Amino acid sequence: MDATKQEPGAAPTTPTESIPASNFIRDIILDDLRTDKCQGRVHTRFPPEPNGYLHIGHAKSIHINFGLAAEFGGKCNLRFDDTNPCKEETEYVESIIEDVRWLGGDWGDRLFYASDYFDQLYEWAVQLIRSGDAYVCDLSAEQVRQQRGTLTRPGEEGPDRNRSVEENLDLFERMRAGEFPDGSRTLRARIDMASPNVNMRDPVLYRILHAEHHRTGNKWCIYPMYDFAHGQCDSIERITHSICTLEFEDHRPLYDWFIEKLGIYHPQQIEFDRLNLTYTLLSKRKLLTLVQKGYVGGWDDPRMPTISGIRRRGYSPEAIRAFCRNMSVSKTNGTTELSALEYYVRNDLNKSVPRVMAVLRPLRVVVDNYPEGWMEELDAVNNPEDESMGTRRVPFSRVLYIEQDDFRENPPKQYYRLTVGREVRLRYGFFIKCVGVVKDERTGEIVELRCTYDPESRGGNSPDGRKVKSTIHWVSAQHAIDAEVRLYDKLFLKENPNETEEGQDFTANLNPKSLEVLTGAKLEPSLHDTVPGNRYQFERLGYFCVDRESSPGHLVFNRTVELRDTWAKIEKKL
RNA sequence: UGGGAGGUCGUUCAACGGUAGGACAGCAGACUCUGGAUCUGCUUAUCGGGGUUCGAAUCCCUGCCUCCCAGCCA
Repeated sequence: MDATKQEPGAAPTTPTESIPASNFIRDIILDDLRTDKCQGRVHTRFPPEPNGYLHIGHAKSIHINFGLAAEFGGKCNLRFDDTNPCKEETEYVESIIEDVRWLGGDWGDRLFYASDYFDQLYEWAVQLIRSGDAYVCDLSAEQVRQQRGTLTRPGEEGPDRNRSVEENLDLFERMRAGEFPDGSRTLRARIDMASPNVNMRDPVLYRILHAEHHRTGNKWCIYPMYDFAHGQCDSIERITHSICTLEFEDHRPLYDWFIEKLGIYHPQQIEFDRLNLTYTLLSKRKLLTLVQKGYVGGWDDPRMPTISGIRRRGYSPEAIRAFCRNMSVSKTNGTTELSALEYYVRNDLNKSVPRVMAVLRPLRVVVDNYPEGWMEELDAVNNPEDESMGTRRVPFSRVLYIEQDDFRENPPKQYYRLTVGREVRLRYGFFIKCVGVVKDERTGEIVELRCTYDPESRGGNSPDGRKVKSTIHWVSAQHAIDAEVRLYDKLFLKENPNETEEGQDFTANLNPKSLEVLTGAKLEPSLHDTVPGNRYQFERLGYFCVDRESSPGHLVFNRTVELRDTWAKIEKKL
């Protein structure tokens, strides 16, 4: 599916991505440029691990890395940090490539993998052994943990720490040759077991893993740890600014130690705060759980905060970029309100997407004084925000559908939609007045409204200047097309989904009503040939997009986000 | 109780020794053929305590609070 494809009638989105927001990373780069620290170069990278799908939090990182490079005429690489063959898959590589591209990331021909550098990394490990800065350790994982000490107690030096260079070289070579089982030995850096920074207590550099790697196959049975790979990969790629999240702050001394011991190019690491959103989980592990346990339909379920999920939900890349740009970046650990994200989608879609009339929960209306068998076409504006999007014709006839919610038999005072005896406007149509209600004799349920229309009000205004209290949307029953509409709500009921009672996990906070499927929606006929990915505003309801499961015989729409609903607010207070 | 990083409106980001400002949210109003959009106005903040200074959110000291780190994960 190509989510960006729009039918000819739908205008392309026009991003107004103006002034880049100032932030501390940008300031650092500006400063480095001014002092000529990097010979005028700005070279960043986006380094995902292909062990899951990208989410909105990654969009922030993508925006920072690709955005800064673009702004300063630099480059940004896409590099997969694929140092753990047990968790990584090509499915994830492919989805990540698609998502970064969709968000506008341009890596040119610089698509790299940490695994591209395995030979070099191995050589560097040997170099550290030779200089006495690394050793093969025979301790088990459990023993290493014991010996590492705690946050408040220093670690102890292990028995293999002072092995000869020759023995280390021999052992490491045999590790590589596959002579030892998984977990039996590791290569460790020889730094300081008493360091207050736990990361410096002789961290593991290589572990034995007889596992097939998605790219290198069975070439290796030892794999570098992320910490031994990441900084050097950045160095190899001559990255000027290695931008990463806060939790790597106290790994920086380790990376610097490697760079210095190896005597190689030194990128500058800068840490920023990762994105947190209310009512949203942004942890790959937990998102995986939602997928694997079937709480959602998959990684691209429109309720998921994944890039593929929100794309399918109908978000535009422009909206996501605007969100990232305006939320800026800092080192403060906080949680952004979901409403901020929603604001930027509405803001973008309002200007870029055509309007259309759709009735989600139809209520039949018969216009008594409209001649039977008649039909006429009325002009409707495609987007009042953008005249260039033109107009279309919508058919009107004697039997219509309106929204059930747009009629009340016993309305509250502030309700000014249709009610018996009241006149309202049908958008781009006529004034109609409700003159009667038809109910199901058994259930008492309202099944039909009898109305009259004012032929003089064609197009939506009465020549006598008469005013109506409201305008409602409608479709002609005879011309309407059926559709399935999926209404999405927050996936979690709590602002912080991780806040649970004793003994429960985040799944206890799942919103049982996060998805409501409406099968009887009625759409205006102009939607007949729409295709997956197209976005619309259903007038007065919200933004919707055609789902990838939609077909010409069975249209399926996803609700991206509701319109701001002042009435809902009023009603809540009643 | 080791180390690292942070604390500015409800939320988020500015202010870089000189009038604490924007955005989101909220409230009130105007306008409107979407109770949409748009426009106006309003409310609300420098973690506490000491200093330095003509002047401190900003510099110093001190206390408090929050987050991250003890994977052969990244």
